[in-house]
Amino acid sequence: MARVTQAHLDARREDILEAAQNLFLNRGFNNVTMQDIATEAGISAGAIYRYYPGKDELVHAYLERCVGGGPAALVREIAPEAPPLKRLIAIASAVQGMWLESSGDQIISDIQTKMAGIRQPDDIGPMVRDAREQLFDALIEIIEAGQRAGEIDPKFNARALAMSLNAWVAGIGVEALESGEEQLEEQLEQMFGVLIEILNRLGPAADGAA
Amino acid sequence: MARVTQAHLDARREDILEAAQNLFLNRGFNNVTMQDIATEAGISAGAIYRYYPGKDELVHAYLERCVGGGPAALVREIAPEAPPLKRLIAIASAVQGMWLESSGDQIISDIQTKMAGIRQPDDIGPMVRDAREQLFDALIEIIEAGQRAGEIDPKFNARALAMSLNAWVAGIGVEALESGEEQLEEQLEQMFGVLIEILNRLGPAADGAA
Amino acid sequence: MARVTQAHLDARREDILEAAQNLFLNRGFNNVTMQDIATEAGISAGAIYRYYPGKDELVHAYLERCVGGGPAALVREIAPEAPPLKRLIAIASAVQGMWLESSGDQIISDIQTKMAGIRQPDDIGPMVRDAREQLFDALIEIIEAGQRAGEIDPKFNARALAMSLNAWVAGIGVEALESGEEQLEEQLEQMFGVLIEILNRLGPAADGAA
Amino acid sequence: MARVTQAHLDARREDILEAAQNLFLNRGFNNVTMQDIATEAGISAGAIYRYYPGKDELVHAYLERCVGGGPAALVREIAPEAPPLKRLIAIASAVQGMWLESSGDQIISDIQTKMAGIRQPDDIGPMVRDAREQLFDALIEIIEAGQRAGEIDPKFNARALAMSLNAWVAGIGVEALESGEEQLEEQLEQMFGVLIEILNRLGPAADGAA
DNA sequence: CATGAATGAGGTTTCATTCAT
DNA sequence: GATGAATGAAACCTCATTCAT
Repeated sequence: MARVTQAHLDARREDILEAAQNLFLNRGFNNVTMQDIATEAGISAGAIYRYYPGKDELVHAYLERCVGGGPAALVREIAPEAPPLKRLIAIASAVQGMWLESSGDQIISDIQTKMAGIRQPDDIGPMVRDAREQLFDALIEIIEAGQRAGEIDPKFNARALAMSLNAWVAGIGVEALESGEEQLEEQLEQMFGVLIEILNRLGPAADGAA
Repeated sequence: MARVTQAHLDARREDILEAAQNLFLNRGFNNVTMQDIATEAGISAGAIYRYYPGKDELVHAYLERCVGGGPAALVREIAPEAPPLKRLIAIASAVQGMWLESSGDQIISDIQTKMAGIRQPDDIGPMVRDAREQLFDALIEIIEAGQRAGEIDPKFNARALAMSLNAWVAGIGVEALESGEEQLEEQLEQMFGVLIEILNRLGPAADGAA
Repeated sequence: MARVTQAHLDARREDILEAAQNLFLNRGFNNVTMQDIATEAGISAGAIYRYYPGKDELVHAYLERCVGGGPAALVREIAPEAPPLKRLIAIASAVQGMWLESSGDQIISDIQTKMAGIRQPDDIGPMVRDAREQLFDALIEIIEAGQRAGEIDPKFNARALAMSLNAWVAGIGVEALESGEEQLEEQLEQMFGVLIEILNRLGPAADGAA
Repeated sequence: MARVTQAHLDARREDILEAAQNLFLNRGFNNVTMQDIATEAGISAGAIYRYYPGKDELVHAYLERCVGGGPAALVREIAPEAPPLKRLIAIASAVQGMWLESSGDQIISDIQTKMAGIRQPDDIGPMVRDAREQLFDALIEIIEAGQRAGEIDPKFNARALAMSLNAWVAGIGVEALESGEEQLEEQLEQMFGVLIEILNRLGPAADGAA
């Protein structure tokens, strides 16, 4: 099987990572053996080691992929011309759509990544934190634009609001998963509904008038 | 019950669980050996098996404990006489305080419990879901009281709002942990600040006037 | 099997090392598996790890033992009151006797130790070299006494002579083994015979007269 | 012999063996992989199997080469016209020179060969023993000539003396290596110095006069 | 009852060898 | 003929669990 094109090799590497991904998503890193991954990828266990030096690196590659592509890019892409508040709402809807499409897989990979970044001396931590900062920056930009446009109360600390909204969205994902996959759509609908309703209440005069 | 009192046996059982808890919190279930737990509890590895049939059951007992005691009870206890919105705010503050006190341990156990309840054929799932339902019921009660009192816009679906707020709080916990334990207090402060600010905007007419 | 006396544990540790020794001697480190050792010692493979952290350490312990006890001590013990030349001859005979008694095992362990000390970044190297230095010192002492007593030509560099004699003895061991174990005795006899004959020719004036 | 000349094939076979040799010398048989050899030889791992049926055979070919060419030939070539004792001394010097030139590699290959011949059911044993016999014969011839010429005491068993001297030289090699490569030259110098000095004392009247 | 030494299944990884390209 | 990806049989090692003491 020699003299295979680089494309084929890349595809194989990708196959392995995808096989690992499928298993990691459903069983967690520790409950997946190299043999499991090999079987899922349709190769022998030893073959994996041509593509990844060891299990750690495979896990790392998986986490890297989860972080990579990154939500920051997504945030910037969604409705870039719409008014700030509309953009935030559009982003929330986009996240909801993605989660639904992947049947919750993305939610799990997201939380796995977060857990890997917590209390671990791994080098995954910095990567996660970096992606988070970029995401925050993108959100802060929108929020500040909203504040300048009078759509969002300037009394909000933009960064705190960005973090809190991000936390909220993440929390919604986990919460929705908890009720089981059959109800995923309905639960997301309800919780994102509340979130969007509340986004509409971020304006300045809201409680100031009371 | 032979020569040793039942109380002693119970205490031992408790010691073991506590030892396991300490280790599970910091290293995850899979990176803790029975020997680790035994050493931490100050007994021999074999002795654990007199109190728990196996590791799985020990993990199960740990998760049970995380769920048990339950947030539902907490919700009912906090400021039961205050007006509904004030109660919600008091609950949020109480959670913030607890998390701070345990240096984030409670956040981790919470997310561990949630993960255990997701996509696992374990019998932990129903237990988690049951605790959640109780929590939701407690929250819904407060929210509906708030709606009756005119503090919360009746257009909100009480259950959806309860779920969403719960998700938000959980999300804040994870988010705060992600930035490292040194910044835990500051991050919690900021994100709970936003949450509370927004709780104050749940009243009717807020955007209805627009 | 708990609460076993320390003596029993030590004995077990010793059993394992001895089992390893038997196998190492006949097949070399690399051709002996942990399972082989376990079987030879009459235990399970996993049990070895209670006594030695890993294979490397077991090899190390074996080499340490080969070096330890040390030939230096032997040299000092043999015929300490005899005149120097007689002592050297007695030492040679003692070595011959030991080798014969162990059917050549000691020769093999000796050469294995030497090889382990050569071109290896191991920490066994220094240990071997240290033992060698002690041996040399002991031999030099005897040689110099011989020179003072007029038994050995003072033109010999004592250290060079010690090293050379040591090399000779080692070489004789390997050479004798090469012809097969059946002829070990005869070969040793012949080569040590020559060595002793030559020891008798170390005196001064030997060729100075020519 | 299809499209590639036999000479080319032979050259390739030689390349592989040489690559193996380099690696075997420095790391031992067991710590060299077929891939290592292939890389060192500049070919692919699979290609080796066109030239050697397997690793065992490659090791065997290496050992064969170490034995072959053989010291016996060397002994016959060195100063064939000189008087016997001078020849022995010249041979010793030649060996010393060779060892120095190869930075000790030859010493290692020599001892590797010897070890392979000991306690191994391999077919390398006979080969080694055969080479030894030839070497002994060559040495015995010189020694006996020396005895006839009155240079060497006739009381020596020629064969025993040959074996013993051979053992001595081999021992010197290993001993010199043990002190590290930086001191190789100095150590060889010293030990061979003693050996030559002693060769000069093999004459008849040596201790008979005493 | 507790102990902790032993077991043995199972995990990760290596590497000689094969064979489709 | 060469290539080098794949195989698969071990090898080393870990750890939940058992059971003689």
